[in-house]
Amino acid sequence: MTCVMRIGQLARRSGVSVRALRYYEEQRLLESARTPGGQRDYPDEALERVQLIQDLFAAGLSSRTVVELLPCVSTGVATPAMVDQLIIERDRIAARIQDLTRAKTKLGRVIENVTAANVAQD
Amino acid sequence: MTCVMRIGQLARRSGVSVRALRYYEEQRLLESARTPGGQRDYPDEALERVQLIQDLFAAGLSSRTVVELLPCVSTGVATPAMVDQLIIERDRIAARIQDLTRAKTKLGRVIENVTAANVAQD
DNA sequence: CCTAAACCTGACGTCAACGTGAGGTACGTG
DNA sequence: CACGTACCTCACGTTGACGTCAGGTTTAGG
Repeated sequence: MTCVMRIGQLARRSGVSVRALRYYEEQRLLESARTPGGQRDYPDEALERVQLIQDLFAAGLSSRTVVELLPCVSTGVATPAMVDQLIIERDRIAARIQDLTRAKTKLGRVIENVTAANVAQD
Repeated sequence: MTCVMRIGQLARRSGVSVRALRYYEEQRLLESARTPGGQRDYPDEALERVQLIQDLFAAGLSSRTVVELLPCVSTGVATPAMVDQLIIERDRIAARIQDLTRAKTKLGRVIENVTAANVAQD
């Protein structure tokens, strides 16, 4: 058979594990054709999709949310409910950024404090 | 006994669960005095400390890391290793902010796309 | 003294995103 | 056709920050 891309290749190219790719399929985030022997065969576009999934995971979305939003993210077509969900998630991310920024500032001040103290000791 | 603050009060004031406070103690993040009857009694400063712990958790630090860094965060005194750790964590947070910002931008574009499509449909 | 509410210590359950074998099959190169 | 590597499907294990139930004790108030 002429395989476009098998799971090992996709894993190496995308930087995620083989297990993760099978998990994505289990969660209906990613489809695959199969060779007559039953091995997964991915089109080239799969790479892009995996990277998108990774981005959304990195943003803190759950696989359940991702599976709901992936269609409209790829196709650009969305129901009002999907749009609402998109906005909710974007706002959640924004709030999270606020939290992290605050924490970073706090840590920064602590760092200034202790380094100042150390310098004073010298 | 004259109790300063029992666990339920601290929980309500800080917004974390009673279970969480006991967990913090188990992880050595938070100490408590005990009444003769064995019930936890917290000083007023505990509230501040719990909020600090929450901030650090929210920033993605593990309890192990927090327990290592809490002393210098409260006292302002740190070994060089602790300073390194602080910097590592701050940079990790900064990187995470970058990720989230990227993801937020992506979602924002998707939202623009789909709303534009819906408007076009009208 | 009696009671209801708050508290105590175990100790097992949860959830997500995989990790990690076990045991067997497919692929492609010599 | 042999063989080494990549792949397959279960299915149980992992980690962190708690949730939750069980069974018993302490406390504050009337």
